[in-house]
Amino acid sequence: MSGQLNAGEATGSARTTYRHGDLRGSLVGAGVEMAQLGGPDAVVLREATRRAGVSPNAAYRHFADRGALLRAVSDIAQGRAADAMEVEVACVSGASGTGDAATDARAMLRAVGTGYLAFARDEPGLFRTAFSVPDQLANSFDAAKAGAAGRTPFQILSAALDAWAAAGILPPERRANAELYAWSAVHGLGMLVIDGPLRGLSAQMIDGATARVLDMVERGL
Amino acid sequence: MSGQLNAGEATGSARTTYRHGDLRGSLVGAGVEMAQLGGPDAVVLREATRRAGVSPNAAYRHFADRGALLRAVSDIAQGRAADAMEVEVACVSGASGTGDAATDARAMLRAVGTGYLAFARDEPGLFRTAFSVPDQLANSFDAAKAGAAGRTPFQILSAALDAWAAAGILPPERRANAELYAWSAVHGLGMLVIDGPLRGLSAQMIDGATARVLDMVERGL
DNA sequence: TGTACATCAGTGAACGCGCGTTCACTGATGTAC
DNA sequence: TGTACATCAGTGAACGCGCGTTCACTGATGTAC
Repeated sequence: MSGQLNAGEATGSARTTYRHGDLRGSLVGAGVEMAQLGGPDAVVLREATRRAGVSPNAAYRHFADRGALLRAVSDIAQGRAADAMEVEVACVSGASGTGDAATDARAMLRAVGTGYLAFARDEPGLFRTAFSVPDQLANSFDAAKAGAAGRTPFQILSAALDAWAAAGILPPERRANAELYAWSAVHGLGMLVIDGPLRGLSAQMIDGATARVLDMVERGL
Repeated sequence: MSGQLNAGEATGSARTTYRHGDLRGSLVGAGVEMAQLGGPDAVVLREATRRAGVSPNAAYRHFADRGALLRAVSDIAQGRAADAMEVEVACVSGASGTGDAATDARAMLRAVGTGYLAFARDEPGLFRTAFSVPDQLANSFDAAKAGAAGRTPFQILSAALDAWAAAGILPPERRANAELYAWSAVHGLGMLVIDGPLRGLSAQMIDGATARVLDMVERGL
């Protein structure tokens, strides 16, 4: 246990051991903090080592380069997004439903979108780090991107759409890739609001826009 | 005329005159070229002066700081977006319509969205420079952001929605702020495709997704 | 028409900064015998 | 149980780079008289 004393330590305090314990974890943790404040560009390798109390080059024992660290941080950020979405989903499914599958399915999809946008607003830096870092759709199922409940954001959205299909409110021929269309709508609003021309919108305007975009998705899918 | 010989010159060739002629224009032009390749972060003030054949600090005669240059470049980028949208709009309105106002209005809105996404795909760097640089909705009407036809992207979208309202296919109570909802959908797809997890999507997948997102908007507005 | 002069667009040099990355190294760990 | 040793996570110093910005300046322009 003695060698693991500093495991998980992400604060700048001095180590007492030569080995760090969990440097990789500390670097990712520091990266997440930086991303929180400034988005993906703020994930600076040297600063991460500084916060971990380690020399700059020590990072290269754990990451091939800065990009590798950023990807790890992005995965964590996606997990946080998943957590935010699960919170909203739990709210509507906690009451074990209305008994009407269609109503429940609609509520769940709204919850997914609401959670996604809540995350964008509460954690704009992490939001951009999660979803503005180039990746591949095929990687959207990586366990590293999952939240505490074990699902990635994409999987949460997929499940909601499966519920739509099961409830018969999404015709089978429209089910394919429906994730992408619903995702586009909420993602666009999020980006415009946190990082684009809709920056200055008041909180209540954003609330209203969120509801209306979800209305549009609900009618249009 | 002799003093204006180098006006508009954006290539790196040496000036022969002491005065530049149109340094502001050259700096913005160089900024646009950089944005084209690397988005807003690639707009580097020093590099712009280098390309204009001028010392670094000369830029401060025309811009308060780097941010001011970036904003000017962003305005131009929005003008380019407007141009791309007008091209598509011209395609559908060129035939002077089908005679059915509703059909025409729908076609126009699709053209607006198609043009927006074509711009995202053809000029991803400019797209991000146009719409990922924090701004205010109120500035979306600035003439500096207009394309050759004199309309800004936001105004083009507004006009299409006005046509919907006039044709009676958009209930008055839904007209308010409808720009934001339609915009969100196409903007989200654009961002996901050029800069996010949908990066690797094939061209035909993107074509399909574009059409389906526009379907969704059309049904859902 | 000619000259003095204010204006201001550009120069040249420097500032402090922080980044990512590579080099040859050292010292703690845990395993094989 | 004790010791030699391979492993490899960290160190220390340095590299080359390019950025935004500020200083005191110089020299071309065009206007007022």
